[in-house]
Amino acid sequence: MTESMSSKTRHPKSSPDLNDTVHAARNLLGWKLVHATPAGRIAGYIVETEAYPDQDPASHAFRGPSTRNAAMFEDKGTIYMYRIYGMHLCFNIVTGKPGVGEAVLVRALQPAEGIDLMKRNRGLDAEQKLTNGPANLVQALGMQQDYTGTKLSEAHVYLEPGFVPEEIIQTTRIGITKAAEQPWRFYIGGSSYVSKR
DNA sequence: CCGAGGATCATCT
DNA sequence: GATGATCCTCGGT
Repeated sequence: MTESMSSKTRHPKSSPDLNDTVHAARNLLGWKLVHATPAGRIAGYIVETEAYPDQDPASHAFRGPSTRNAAMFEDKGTIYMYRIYGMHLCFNIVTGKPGVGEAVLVRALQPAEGIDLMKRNRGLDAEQKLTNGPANLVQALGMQQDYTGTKLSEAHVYLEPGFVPEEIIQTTRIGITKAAEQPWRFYIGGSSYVSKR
């Protein structure tokens, strides 16, 4: 509670700039990701992201369009979700120009609304662990893989203005082997909801 | 606190 | 046939 309240500045715009992928990853911090479900709104402030820009060897789009990554080549604001390790889903927001193939991976949220629903979806009670990783947040919000290819809002998933972070940390990305030296991970300094330090 | 190992399967080579 | 934008548990320190 105190973590978001300590940053009182509201986002000036009604939607974030998604034109430049690396900048978008930074810009998305503090925005509220909302899933409007029949049971109610489930939402969290974005506290950690990673950019997967054009020509990035670590990007799913690096070797061109395929069945799996087709959504990455759609308009910015398109949802791209994929299954990893045969069991987890991750959520991306497509960025940049159509046909290029870029996206931002949302890695962690600070729970904001529908926390009881998150706990039910996760089968957990510890608020710290509800949304502290890319697959955990998908499960907490109850997002489905077939949201892939739809635009934000069409899948009842959308962004709302949140707060402007006081401190943004930029580091290398997590869990990848290719282009591991690129500093394309961003997270909010001091947040206790980040996946890893 | 930390590292190792396993779960589990669609996608790509 | 191998891999992977992960997560959880377990054992050691």
